Formats: sequence, structure tokens, C-alpha cells
Amino acid sequence: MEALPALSVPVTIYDIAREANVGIGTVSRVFNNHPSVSEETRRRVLTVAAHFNYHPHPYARGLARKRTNAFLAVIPFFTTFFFLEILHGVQSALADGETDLLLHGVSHPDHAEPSLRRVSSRGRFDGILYFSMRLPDDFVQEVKQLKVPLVLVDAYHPDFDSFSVENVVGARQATAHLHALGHRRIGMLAANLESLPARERLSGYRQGLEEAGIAYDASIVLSSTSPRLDGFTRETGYELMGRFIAMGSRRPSAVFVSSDVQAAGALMAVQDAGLRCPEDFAIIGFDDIALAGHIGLTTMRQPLVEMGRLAVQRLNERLATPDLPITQHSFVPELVVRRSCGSGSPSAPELTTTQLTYSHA
Amino acid sequence: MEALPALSVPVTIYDIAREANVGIGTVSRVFNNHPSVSEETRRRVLTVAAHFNYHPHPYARGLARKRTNAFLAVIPFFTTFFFLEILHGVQSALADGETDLLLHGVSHPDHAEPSLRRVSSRGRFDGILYFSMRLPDDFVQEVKQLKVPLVLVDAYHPDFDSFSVENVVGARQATAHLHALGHRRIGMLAANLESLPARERLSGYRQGLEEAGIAYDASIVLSSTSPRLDGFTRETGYELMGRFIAMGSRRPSAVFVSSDVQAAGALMAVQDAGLRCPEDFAIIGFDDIALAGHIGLTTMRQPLVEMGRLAVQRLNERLATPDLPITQHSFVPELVVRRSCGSGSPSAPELTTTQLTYSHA
DNA sequence: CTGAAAGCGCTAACAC
DNA sequence: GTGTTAGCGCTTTCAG
Repeated sequence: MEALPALSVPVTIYDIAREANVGIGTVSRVFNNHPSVSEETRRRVLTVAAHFNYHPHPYARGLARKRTNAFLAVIPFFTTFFFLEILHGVQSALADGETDLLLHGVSHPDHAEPSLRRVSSRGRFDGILYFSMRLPDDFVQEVKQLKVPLVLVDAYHPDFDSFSVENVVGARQATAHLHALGHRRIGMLAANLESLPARERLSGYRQGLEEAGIAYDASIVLSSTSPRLDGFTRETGYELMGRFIAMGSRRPSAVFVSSDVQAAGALMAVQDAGLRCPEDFAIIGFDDIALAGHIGLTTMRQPLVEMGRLAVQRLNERLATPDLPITQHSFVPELVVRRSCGSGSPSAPELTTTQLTYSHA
Repeated sequence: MEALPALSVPVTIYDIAREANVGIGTVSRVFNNHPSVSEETRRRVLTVAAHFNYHPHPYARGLARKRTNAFLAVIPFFTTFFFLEILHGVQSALADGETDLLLHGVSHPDHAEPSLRRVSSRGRFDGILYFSMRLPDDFVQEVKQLKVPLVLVDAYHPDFDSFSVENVVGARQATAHLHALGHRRIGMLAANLESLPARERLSGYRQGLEEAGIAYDASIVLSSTSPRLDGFTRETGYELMGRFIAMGSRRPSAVFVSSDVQAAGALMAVQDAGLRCPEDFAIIGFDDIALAGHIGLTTMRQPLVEMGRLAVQRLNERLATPDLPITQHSFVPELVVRRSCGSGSPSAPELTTTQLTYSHA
């Protein structure tokens, strides 16, 4: 074996082959765990490779194999906390170290075109994870034509695998929780009803009321008209909560807020009015993003990390077996009790969320 | 021009060349904006390409050009909020659509080895953005040997470009703000002093006191001993704040908390004790992560988005001119007044942070 | 089991 | 201006 390689010159499969006295084909086989290589040869090649710190060039490999070992994640950046958790799950599922993650943040849910461009450049990734956004029609066309596997998370389309959450059921449960706590005048603070999740959560709320034998009272159901992020913002929460507060004696004693971000705004409004939760208002949110833990918000948990993990897994399965039947998986949210509704739970910053959410076990 | 291509067969540069009656070299030139192509030919090629929905194959291109047009971001996933904002800046700087972002999340500050493996597979990216973590020595070696440009964000190493924040100055200013508000008994809630930023912020606090002519009082300086995330957690904030509260009349009237996350915990402790901010305690944080806006926390803003953006820019510059002198850029944090210190500012959810932070202008 | 050779799709000299 | 021809580094037949 000769001297150490000139460090600046990238070492290729040819260098290894030469030094190990084999053909490049053999080196390749070794690095692809091809069975038909004698144990001795394999060891020799591996030794030389280690000595030269050789690593197969991913692009050359990708070109020859017609496979990139990379996934593209298309994510709406505005949902910050939200997607962060999902991404966590994605990463942990990718932990084999074999697959890379390409991130493409979209600033507005309706502006997915740049991603479309990314998509059309076939050859950059083997599959796509698409989060929380409407699927533009041309995107669908492009993807289908390119035959790139696509898995949806927190979104739905009949032609693709998806993982989402039962908004209706979750909202119903949230309402039921409020009812179980003794509340009879339960209001709802909704997002912009143009958005499907917003409508679904409203619908679940109504079902919850019905099951509780409480009549629907439109005067304590406030919804946002803001087009910005479909009203899923702290500002709408603050503003609408202000209106509840202004109702005086006619105000609800408990409010189901359609998202944690809005609930954060609502909590601020309550505080600013010199009132308190849960004493003056019981408030329950939806999502269980990390923020909820920070502000002690009772909420409905979406298994975000799990969804991210499963999505990756599904992508891998579909890559292995392209004509698997399409699967639509939907999760039932789970109640997470903190202090904003005043159950008997301790109010210290419990670690439940964090542990469950970030566990990589 | 013939019929539409068989959709399942990927169209290559050869197809375009044939259909446009030119050589592949010309097609290549067109797609690389090479000047020496006649306007007419260029137009013809482009038309054919559009018709066939042709896009150069990134991997083939990368192999031939010895350039990937992708950056790797190595990020601590555990500091959740923090990196999210920086990533925003990174994305906006990458918005040209030419460069892709490869994300590698690290779950523990000391576990950067997997990234090391990523790094050693040269050919996957042209440069690295490394966030908020200590740089392992072997990582440094590997990077230097591979000659991959590396830019540090919220971190420091003499051999690489970096963007970070003046912790000392920021902490001094935070303390000064409390003093300006009339407070004389100003405490500090610190993270684990094993960590450098934690020490720097403590040091800035002391300077601030000194400048205000206030004697340092060790009894109102509490620091975390938790090894977890160096004590930068909500839990430590909650716990240490509890100790302040328990001090009764000897407690500080204002507290500088070394991070927003801890401040969130501190605020919860205050609320749980039936006390209020700013009436009973003025609290100022550090970082200005999105959470701070959600809970109305006055804090010192680190220009996170800007840092992400500049880091990318720097990487591009260094790619263009490899032997640029190394630059260490550090930012002075900026005071963001919300309501936790009770200045005269409105307490409604102002949009300042969001606007400044997420602006893509 | 292993070597040789033909691509994978594109870029970049090099001629004309 | 434009066609032609070597590679880029690796995988994968195809012989042997």
C-alpha cells in the first residue's frame, strides 16, 4: 500500500480498486453489500477504503442507480411550532442515516408553486412529504406524471396516502371535557370558516353540545374573518376573546378555541382584562404544540411526531412496493389536561408533552 | 415536432437536442445561460424543452459540474424555537430556487457525529451551516480536510466564519432597562453556568448593575445546575422563580432571565403563586423567540432571521471566493418592550416581532 | 466470485 | 455559434 493519498484529491472507486488489486466492480459490490464477494476480498477492500477515508459519491451513485436516497419535505413555514414537531418525527424515522431530508419551506399556503418547480426537477429526491396545505391541481398532475411517491400529512387527497387528524371528533371531545367540568354555557372561538379544519372543528363543537344536551347559541360562537393564515393566529384569538369578555354577564364560562395559537391570544386578552383562567374563563385549545405546555393550556393533542414518523415509513413502503393500495390514516386527538380549564391537575410545568413529543425511543 | 413524449420515459438533453435539431452541447449552453448561443436557437431549444417539460437532471449536473447546489444545515433540534427562526432566514436567502437545503437535526448537543458522517460523504452539498453547537474537533478536521465551506451561526470557532450575538452587551442592556424602569432590586435567573452563553449573560448583568450603581447581591442571583440543555428550559425557570417568590419581602422586584424559554416558566410560577407580572415582578427575557410574543414577554432580540440570511450569503461568497478572509460577525441584541416589565407600551398582541422576524421582503 | 465495459444525464473543453 | 467528445464516479449487466 502506498503513502497516504494527497488529501485534496478526492478518492474514487478507482483508487480503492487499484490499491486493493481488484476491479472497480468488486469495490462497488463491497459497498453495496452484494453477497458474491469473498470474505477475504471484502475485508481487503474495506481496509483500503477505510485507510483512504473513501466514501461513495452520492451523486454518482444516484445517477447510476436512478435513486437519490433523499426525501423532499414541503412545509408551510408559518405553522412554526406545529411543523417543528412533525419534523422531529420525520428525522427520527430517517435516523438510519441513509436518507437525506430536503427541506422546502413555503411562506404561504397558497404559494406552493416554487415547490412545484422543485418537484419537476425529477432526480433530486425519491419521495415527497407534503404538509398541511391544499394540494394545487397542477402539483397533483405533476407528481402523478413524474410518479414520485407523495405522502400527505395533515392534509387530504383521494389519490395519495395521508395522515391526518379527526378534527370533528377532537372538537367534540374538547367540548365534552368542558361540559364534564360543569360548564353549561360553552362558547367557541373559531378560525376563518373558509378553511376546512375550521369548519370541522366547529362541527365537532356542535356535536359535542348536542350530546351534552345543550342548545346551540350562535351568540357565543365567534369566528375570524381574517384571510391571514385562515385566522389561525394569536391576533384573532386576542380580538375575539375580547368580544367575549365584553359580553358581561352573557358571556360563556368556557370557550373551546380552535387552535393553540389562537388560545394563546385569548389567554392574553383575559389577562389584559384583569381576569383569569380558569377562574373567570375555562379555555381549551387544539393541537398541543409546544407552546401549549409553556402557557399551561389544556388542549387536544395531535400526535404530530408520530405522524411525521409514520409518513416517512409509509413513503419507504411505497418506494419498496409502488402499487400498494392507498391508505388514509386519521388519528383521534387526545385530551391533555393542563391548567387553563382548571381541572384538579397540578399546574407545575409537567413534562408530559415534552417527553411524549420528543421521545426518540 | 413529433407527438408528445411517452410520459413515463424521462426526457433527457438528447431528446431536446434531437427535436430542436441541435447538438446536446447547445442545449446545455442554453440551460446554463451561456452567451454564445444565437437568439433564435435559444428560443427554439427553450420551446422544445418547455413542450417536453424538460428539466436538467440535478445529479447529472452535479456530477459533471462538481457542484451540488445544496447546503447542509446542521441544527440542534432540541432548542426547538430558536433554530426555527434562523431557518426562516436561511430559506429566504435561498429563495432564488437554485439552491436546496439539506436538513440534519441533531437531538443532543454532544451528538453531532451523525452529521460528521454526512459531512464526510463529500458531494452531497457545497457548504455547511452549523448552528448553536459546540464544534467537535474531529468535525473541524474533517471539514477542513474536505475543504467544504462552513459557516457558524450562534457559535464560534477561530477558523470559520461566524455570526453570533453579544451576550454580554445584551444582558447589560436588559439590566439597564429594568433600572430605567425604576427597579433597584434586580435579580437574575441564570442557566447552567457551565455554558458559555450563560456565563456571558451573567457577566453582562453584573456590568449592568455596576453601571447603574447597584451593588451585586448574590442572594438574588439564582442559576440552574441542570445539565439538560444547560438549564435553558422552562422547568428551570419555573423552579428558580419559585425560589424568588418564596423570599417574601427580600425578593427582587425585577428579574433578568437568561432566556425566553426560562422566562416562560418563570411567568407560570408567578401566576401559580397568584401573583402577576409586571405588578409583582418585572421580568425580562433574552432571545425573542416567537414564544415571547405569545406571552407578552419583554426581551432582548437576537436578529435570528437576519443571522440565517447572512450566513447563507456568506456561504455563497466564500464559495465564489474561497480565500476570503475569515469574518466573525456579532450582533448587538435589541430591546423589545412588551408587557412583562410594564413599560407604557400597549399590551395588545403587537405585530412588531412577527413582522420584523418573518419579513421576506 | 470477479474483471471489463456500457451506460446514467450532463458539462466543458476542443475543434470547426 | 455550434457539434463532438471526453469525462464526472458509480452501478450493473455480461463474460469468464
